[in-house]
Amino acid sequence: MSRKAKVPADRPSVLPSVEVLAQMGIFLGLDEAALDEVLAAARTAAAQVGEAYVCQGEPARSFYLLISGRVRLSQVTPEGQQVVMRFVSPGEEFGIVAVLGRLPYPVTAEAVEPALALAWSGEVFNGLILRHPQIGLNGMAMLAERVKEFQDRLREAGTQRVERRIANLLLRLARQAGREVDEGVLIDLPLGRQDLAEMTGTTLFTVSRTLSAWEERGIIGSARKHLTLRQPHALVAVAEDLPTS
Amino acid sequence: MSRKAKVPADRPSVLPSVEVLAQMGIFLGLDEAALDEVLAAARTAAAQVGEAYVCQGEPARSFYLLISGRVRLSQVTPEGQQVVMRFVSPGEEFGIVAVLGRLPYPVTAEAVEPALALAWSGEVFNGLILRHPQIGLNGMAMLAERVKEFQDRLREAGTQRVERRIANLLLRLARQAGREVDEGVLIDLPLGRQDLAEMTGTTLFTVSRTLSAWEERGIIGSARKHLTLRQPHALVAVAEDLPTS
DNA sequence: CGTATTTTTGAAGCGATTCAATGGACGTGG
DNA sequence: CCACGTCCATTGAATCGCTTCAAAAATACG
Repeated sequence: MSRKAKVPADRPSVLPSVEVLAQMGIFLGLDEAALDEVLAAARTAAAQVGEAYVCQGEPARSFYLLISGRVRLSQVTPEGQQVVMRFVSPGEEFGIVAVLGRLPYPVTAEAVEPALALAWSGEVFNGLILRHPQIGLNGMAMLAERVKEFQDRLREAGTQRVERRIANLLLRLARQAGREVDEGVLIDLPLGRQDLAEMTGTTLFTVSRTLSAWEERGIIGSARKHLTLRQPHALVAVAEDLPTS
Repeated sequence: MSRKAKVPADRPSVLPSVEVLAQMGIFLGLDEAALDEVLAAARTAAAQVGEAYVCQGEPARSFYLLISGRVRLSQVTPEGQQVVMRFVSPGEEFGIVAVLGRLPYPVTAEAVEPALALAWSGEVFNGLILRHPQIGLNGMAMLAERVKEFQDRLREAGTQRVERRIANLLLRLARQAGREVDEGVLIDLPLGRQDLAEMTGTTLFTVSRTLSAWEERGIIGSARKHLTLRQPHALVAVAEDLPTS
């Protein structure tokens, strides 16, 4: 944690250290020798804003672990509608599909902030798992977590009204990418109305109306492409459908 | 495959053989010694219709692999609404949460047909994965597949009208539990209108109206708690929003 | 300062829900 | 075997939440 003092925060070193790698959920519990092997097998991949790591429909070749920046995973429907699946934060992986054969990527992964990732080819990562079973165990845990999250979102999508879904989304995003500032919790993502709509399965019009109403009540602060939760508890009240005090 | 000749089809043997185990997705590629070890560590668990293997909210102790029968996984919302997540068919697992510490089960797993499952405690299964990395690899593959399925459903829920969602659901169920009969493809699950509603995030009224319309057009056959797809291609047309011929 | 992008607001229309009431299937006991 | 009760499915009518489309306002950027 104190090691990186010399490295400018906004320009990450090209090759992350073993120490950094050891923090990542998927490599927890590995000894130094194993981490060295993992790191040696990796290549780094940088991406500018708007650049895509992987594109929906392409054969899945590589598995990625995000080191810094932010990546947005989205799908386009056959009809051309876009759906945002999730945002990837540092320490999280994407492109897991690569480990299970030559399937196409189901999503497009696009950097929304300058990003740096480690990448392994599917075959190589396969070998790493077989040689270091702990990785497989960690991977299952991460994926199980992800399944649970999607289950929750699916339940929300089926049972809750738009307003509650948006409230839940904001709370989830705050948990994932929230930063404390003096007015409240800033969601540290470039986040447009359209993005929120595509994550809750509604239209940007409805999102706009809802956020406007909340801003009027002082629950959130809204700048272009950035949101601040001023009264998270009020948002929780909406999310849980409690009577508005 | 030919080994079980002496066992009545409707009363599965109490301890499944190694041959059966070797077919299950999560144990693919294991040698006989490993399978023996896996089997020795397992206990069997039978359940009557309506009986629950695990209950939502209970601490996750065991991991299950269904051998025969059918199990329904559902969640209840804090408000008491029920949501059906999926049906488990023989060869599929559930309760994966047990491998990642003492979290509560996120779902309730209830037998809808007399069921038999193998069960391992979380710790034991953990050990099996560490000793046989292939299990971890297979597990990641299964979970990645599941994530993909939930992603697809989430996309559907957000972008498609009810009619299309129901069509997609029926096609998915047919793929998972379909049985060819002379009138078409029978979905071999005890499936009420309420179940369909809870899987598509709509009401049983809307489901009923939709199915009635389809039955009138000869697309499906509908008996109490059981459905037959008579013209699967017509359902595909609905699911893909093609002009009705 | 002008243009492009994002956000807001208004009004009309529709799809789906809600509630109530009826209709039909199944199993059980007389 | 028929009559009954229960559970499940259907149907109709009223209502509402959200979408849709149009247009204006606000904000960023060159």
